[in-house]
Amino acid sequence: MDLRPSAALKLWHDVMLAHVHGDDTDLSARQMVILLTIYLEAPPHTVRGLAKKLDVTKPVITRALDTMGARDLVQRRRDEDDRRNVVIQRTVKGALWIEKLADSIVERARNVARRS
Amino acid sequence: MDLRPSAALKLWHDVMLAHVHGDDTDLSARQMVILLTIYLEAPPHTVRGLAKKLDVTKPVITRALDTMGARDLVQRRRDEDDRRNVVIQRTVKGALWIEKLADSIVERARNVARRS
DNA sequence: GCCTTTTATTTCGCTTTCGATACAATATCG
DNA sequence: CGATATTGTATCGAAAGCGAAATAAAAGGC
Repeated sequence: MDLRPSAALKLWHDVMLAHVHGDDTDLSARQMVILLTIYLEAPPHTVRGLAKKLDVTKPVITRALDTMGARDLVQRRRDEDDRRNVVIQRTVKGALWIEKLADSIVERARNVARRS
Repeated sequence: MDLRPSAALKLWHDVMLAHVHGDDTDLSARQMVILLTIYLEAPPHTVRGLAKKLDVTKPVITRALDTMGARDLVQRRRDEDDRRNVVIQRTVKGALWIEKLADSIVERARNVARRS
């Protein structure tokens, strides 16, 4: 992908602005990264695994799952093989949210000068 | 710009992850949009103007300026022509922050499949 | 010179998040 | 079984952000 710095900033600005406008309540940077990780990388996802991958403490993950779980963007499930683990799963609503974000980025990228 | 949805999401994830890792304290979505607006669009910028452009209340702008001002990312100045106005100005540190963000996006965009 | 309008900030009570630590539940090792 | 390790959550006080309304300062209308 070829992207000049000024185009990158405009893209970032436009998508962020749409994000702030759009959602009922917008997700924090951490929450967004967690959600994206869950939807982009292969399962299974655990609290510990996410904490390590994002280099944050476990309570941060727990809190984010509380918030996003309340909004039905992710789902918790006990791992029956090792009941200490909690497996984080996708939801229909979460998939839609992600899809909407992707569309938003793609659409705004189209309005950005190419190579130029 | 040509960008598939999956590439867009990966780009977003990677940049956000770097953002969360990198900064001492990361900026909220609103703060980031405000900062980008100040640095992308032509001055002068006022509290009222930013509030209208981003469709938020004025206290939101004031608070964001407090926070970012404390981190020396933006600067306030009284408008001497109309002393009710506050003009928001760029700082060296803010410019560096923006530049770093741009580089981060550009670099990660390079690692994303093109057109595919 | 008042009265009204406009601009930015302050204040209020509330909610959310933070890091750090403590804790409860489960698994593992001997 | 009993000690230890691991996993996720709960709790704590502190900090930050929110919307709504009140306030202070400055400008403009008449």
